[in-house]
Amino acid sequence: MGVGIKDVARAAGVSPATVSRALGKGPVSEELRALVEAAVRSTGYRPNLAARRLRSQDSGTIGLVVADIRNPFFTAVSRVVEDCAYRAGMRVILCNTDEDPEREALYLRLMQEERLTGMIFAPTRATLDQLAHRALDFPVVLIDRAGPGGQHDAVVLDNHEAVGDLVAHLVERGYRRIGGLFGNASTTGLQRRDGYVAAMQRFGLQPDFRLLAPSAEAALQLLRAWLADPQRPEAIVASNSLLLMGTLRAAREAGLAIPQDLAVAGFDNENWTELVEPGITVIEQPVEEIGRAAMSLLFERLKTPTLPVRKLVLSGRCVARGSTASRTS
Amino acid sequence: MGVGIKDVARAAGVSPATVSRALGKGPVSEELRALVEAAVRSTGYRPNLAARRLRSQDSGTIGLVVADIRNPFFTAVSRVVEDCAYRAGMRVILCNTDEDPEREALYLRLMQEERLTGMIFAPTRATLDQLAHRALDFPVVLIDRAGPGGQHDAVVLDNHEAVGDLVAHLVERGYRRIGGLFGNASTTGLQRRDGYVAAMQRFGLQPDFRLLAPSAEAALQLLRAWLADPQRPEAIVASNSLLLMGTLRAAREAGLAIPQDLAVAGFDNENWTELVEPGITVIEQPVEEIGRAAMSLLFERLKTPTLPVRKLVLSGRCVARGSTASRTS
DNA sequence: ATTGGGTTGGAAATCGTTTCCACTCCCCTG
DNA sequence: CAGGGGAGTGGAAACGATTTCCAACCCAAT
Repeated sequence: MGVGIKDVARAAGVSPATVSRALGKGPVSEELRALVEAAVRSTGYRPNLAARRLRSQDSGTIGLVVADIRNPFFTAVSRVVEDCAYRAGMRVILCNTDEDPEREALYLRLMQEERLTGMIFAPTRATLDQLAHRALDFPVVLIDRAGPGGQHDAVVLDNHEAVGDLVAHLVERGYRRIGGLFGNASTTGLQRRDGYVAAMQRFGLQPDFRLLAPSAEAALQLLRAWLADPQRPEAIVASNSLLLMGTLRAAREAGLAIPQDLAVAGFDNENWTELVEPGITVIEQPVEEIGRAAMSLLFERLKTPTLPVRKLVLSGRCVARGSTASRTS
Repeated sequence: MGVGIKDVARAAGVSPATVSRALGKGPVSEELRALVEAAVRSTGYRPNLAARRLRSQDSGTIGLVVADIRNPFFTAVSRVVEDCAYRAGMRVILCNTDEDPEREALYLRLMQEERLTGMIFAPTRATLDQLAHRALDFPVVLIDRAGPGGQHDAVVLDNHEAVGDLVAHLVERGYRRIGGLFGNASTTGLQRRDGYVAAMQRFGLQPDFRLLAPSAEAALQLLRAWLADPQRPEAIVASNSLLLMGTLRAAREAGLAIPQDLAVAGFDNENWTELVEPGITVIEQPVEEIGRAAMSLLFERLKTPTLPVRKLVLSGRCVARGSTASRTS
């Protein structure tokens, strides 16, 4: 029922091999190429990608495995990755792991079966640690999360610097008791925690932070107690947008005015951080550049597999808004 | 280099056919099945999906083609779709069309080459109109956008009712000059416009709306002029979240207090609509149900291709917040 | 006129599975 | 006891393209 390359060949009066070459980049005379193209149009032929992949041993597919596509950071990255991929004539398969190592393992197996051309991956800590032992037969580029060293190319934010900027910004504006909220599932949360501690110590201040599950609900719960404390922080730094939302809810619930009663700063320059009154001070990640860079690293490694491992560390941009206005009291 | 089914067969001392049956659901004795499984583990065999798809004539892949994954409505739907798909052992390919009919045509071709099992599609008006003429060889379920009649299953919001609820809500609270902002790229925008006009007339009020490109920037531009008009609306209904954001920016820019100077209501109950002060009144779409229903329709049609065309119309839920508080003056 | 290099087109092998078909057992029934 | 039927197994074809190999051809140079 399906029209195959043989039907096109018959219609054009040539051999299947010639059709293949005419459609691909093989050497074919100009007139034959035209003939074939006409035959393709008249028959309505569409190549069968499964067959092509099987024979050519190239899936032309890249895997994108992230925690949750609903996290705006990953949403934005995925968009860039897909654009790059389609422009290069490749397809993308997306997987959501929900920070669950078991699902990561499952999808890693699946990706092997797909015979991926390459993969872009934001792993949990657990999987990151054992990624070295696992033999994948395609190149992997890590995004957002990567340990020191490591065997794979990676594109990450300079978390140490970024959180340092945030702390410095707050100190400059007169805040001293600065609390931290960090996600415990990824290396990113831990790196930001480390950067926070280092920055606080640099300023001679006492670090005071909590590690917790990266969800707005968890942040809300935790802050209910924390903000009730008479020694509550004057400012909160939240390590991702979910924790940031939880923080705002908690502040509102406790009747605390921002920034008079509680200053707030976070990560990811989403639209709403500007729409809220007052606007929220955040570190903006260069999401588009992260996506593009990841694809570039991947393509370069595909072209030259022997390249040394590269780790790209990009800087965030501190967007100052009303939530961290100078302390008046 | 790659370990194939023949290697497993040799290791287990059986024929490739038996291995295939042992891994699939063919009839195999229990002992042989165990033998094969041991051989699979010892050889580290992973089936080649390309070969499997070619032979079995089933790609096990569903295509998800939407305007832009960064639109939170589509983000949420995609997450549900992927979960359903993976649970059913299928893969998902995602495409962003940016509301561009040419890209839609391109991806439709691509999807044909993939020999998709099925597709979930949010088309532009242009493509929707000519979708009937185009012969796809896989079932399609439309989401978010669908015309009257139509040849494909669909899951849509009851736009007429939803926008009617919004208008009624505003009228109840004393607003009379209610303006509308509707996207011009999709049938959804037009349906909401129609519902708006009908509702206004039902209340004996004069409709006053604008059709525009669905972007925050476009809304901001347009509202700059509109809000400067002495006859400016007392309330604005925005047909999607981008237009809603543009509206809020414009109101702030013009120094209009919400809701005293301008009431605002929109679509899609995103997190930030609650975080903003005052909260924004919106229609919440049952995104998860939409995704699940789309997949159900698709699976049922795959099982029974002769089913009559079904169109599921789901109701939204009006979430009232401060942006439409009762008019006092 | 013959040789040789460079194109061009066709036949056939190949990719890794699944599936069809034939065959063997073995049990059950008439 | 013979024959029918079902389950389990192996061999080989088939899926639809790409790619390799080789024959045929053209043209120029010896």
